[in-house]
This record gives sequence, structure tokens and C-alpha cells, in this order.
Amino acid sequence: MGEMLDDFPEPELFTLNCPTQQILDVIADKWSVIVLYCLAYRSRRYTEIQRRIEGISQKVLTQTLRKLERHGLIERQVLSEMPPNVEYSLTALGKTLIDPLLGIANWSRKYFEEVEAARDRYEQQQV
Amino acid sequence: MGEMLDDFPEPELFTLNCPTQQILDVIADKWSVIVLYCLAYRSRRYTEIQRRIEGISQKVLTQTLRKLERHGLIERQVLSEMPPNVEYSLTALGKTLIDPLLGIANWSRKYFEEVEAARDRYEQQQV
DNA sequence: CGGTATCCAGACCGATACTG
DNA sequence: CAGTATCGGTCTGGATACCG
Repeated sequence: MGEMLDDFPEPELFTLNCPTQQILDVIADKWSVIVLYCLAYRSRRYTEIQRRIEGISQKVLTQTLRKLERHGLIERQVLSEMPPNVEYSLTALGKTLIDPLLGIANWSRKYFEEVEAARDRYEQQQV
Repeated sequence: MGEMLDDFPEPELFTLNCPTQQILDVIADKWSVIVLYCLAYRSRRYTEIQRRIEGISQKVLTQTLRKLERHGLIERQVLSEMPPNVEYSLTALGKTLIDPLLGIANWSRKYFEEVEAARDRYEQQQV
């Protein structure tokens, strides 16, 4: 009686297929966050994005763009067919996501060296 | 002269192997964020985590825990060998990450339905 | 320029069996 | 209880070729 069944203030916050998990399925991958940030300050053409984001292949960039478009975070606008000219931009919805993403980015810059140091320490002990 | 070379306020924020990208390599996967949140309010035993997080396999849970430990975000403490009793908890560093993660979670809950609606709309047009 | 299509290697992941 | 080991299938991601 009076037993605490659960100590999560919001139990449904990270359960199976909850909103958070479904959103993570969209943006928690290698490139999505970077692509979103790349569009944060203005719309950009396909090649411009590819040039900006070092190390992303054409196939993966296209996949990532399609996925973000599919979920309403970015918009694809064909300005001309020939020569091709396609512009990508954040939707109103996508813009609201930038702030939370910057929260992660700021944390990364602030604590990056601690994470590195921890990794080095861990590595040492495995030897 | 006076030409704007770049319109990013922080150009190095998402470049190749920048802090943000390296941190994303650690936490931007299917389970890391959920495991971190699972430990947000107190330490937990292995099985407790596994029970809480529906759908995660033993192997993937162990991998995720090791990875987070390796990067200094959680701590593994062996309380007894036989019977085995292992507790996982956030480190001080890991605790500082919870707030930014909740930023993502709160966004997810607020805008989840818009994302779903966008996906449905996109699906319709593909038909 | 902005893609698609295809092939292939490696990473990932779940299921199962086993263990101190 | 808290894992490790192994095996297959899947999914991802890069490279290359091609196209309107």
C-alpha cells in the first residue's frame, strides 16, 4: 500500500512507439540533424547542400532529404526542370525543431572534451 | 568586396568530425537517448532497464550501455558478483545531457501529430 | 543539375544457446 | 542475474553508371 509503482514523472515519454521514439526514428541518424541545420538560415539548392556537408554521398543525401520531406520538416521546390533547379527549405514545422537541435549542438561543444577524455580513459583500462 | 562568404553564424557547428557530429555518432541512434532517459531519475539494474525499454534485445542493450559508458555518460557499478548485481547510473556529465534531450522529447510530444499528418499527406500523393 | 538504378561489402540486429 | 558467443538475415552506405 502506497508502494511507488513508477518513479518516472512522465512514464510515457520513451515507451515503445511513443511520440518521442517515432520522432527519433526520423532524426536520430547520421545525417538528418546536420541537413536540417544546413537549411536553418535559408533555403539551398541540392548541390549547395552536398558541397556544405562533407562526407555525405549523393544517394544518402537524397534519401535523407526525402525522409525529412516526407515527415514535413523540409520542403522541396522545383524551380526549373531544364536546367534542373531544386531548392530545399525548412517548413514552418521544421523551423520549430532548430532550437531543440541547437540545444544538442551547444551541449556537444561545451562537453566534447570531457567525452573525449572519458573515451581515452576507458580505452586505457581495456589494455 | 564585402561579399558574404558564408551565412552560417557558426560555420563549424556541423562540419565533418566537428564536436556535434562526434556526439551525434554516440547518441543519435535508436536506443541511446531512451536508455539515458531511463536512468535520468535514479540508477537501475540491468534487468530493470531491459524490462522498462520495450523492444530492445539483450545484445543491443548491452552494446548501448557499453557505448554510453565508454563515452562517460553512464557508470557501471558491480555491486555483487554472485548473485550478479550490476547498477547503471548517469555520471555528472550524463546528467547535463538530460535537459537538451528533454528539449527533443518535448518537441516530439508537441508536434508529433503534425509530423504524422505530413507523412499521411505525402503518402497520399505517392499513390 | 539533380537526380535514379544497380551492385556489393560491411555494419547492424534479433534469435538462440550457453555461462559464472 | 547479467551477461557472452555465435549465426543468419537485414539494412545501410559507398561506388559506379546512367539519365532528362
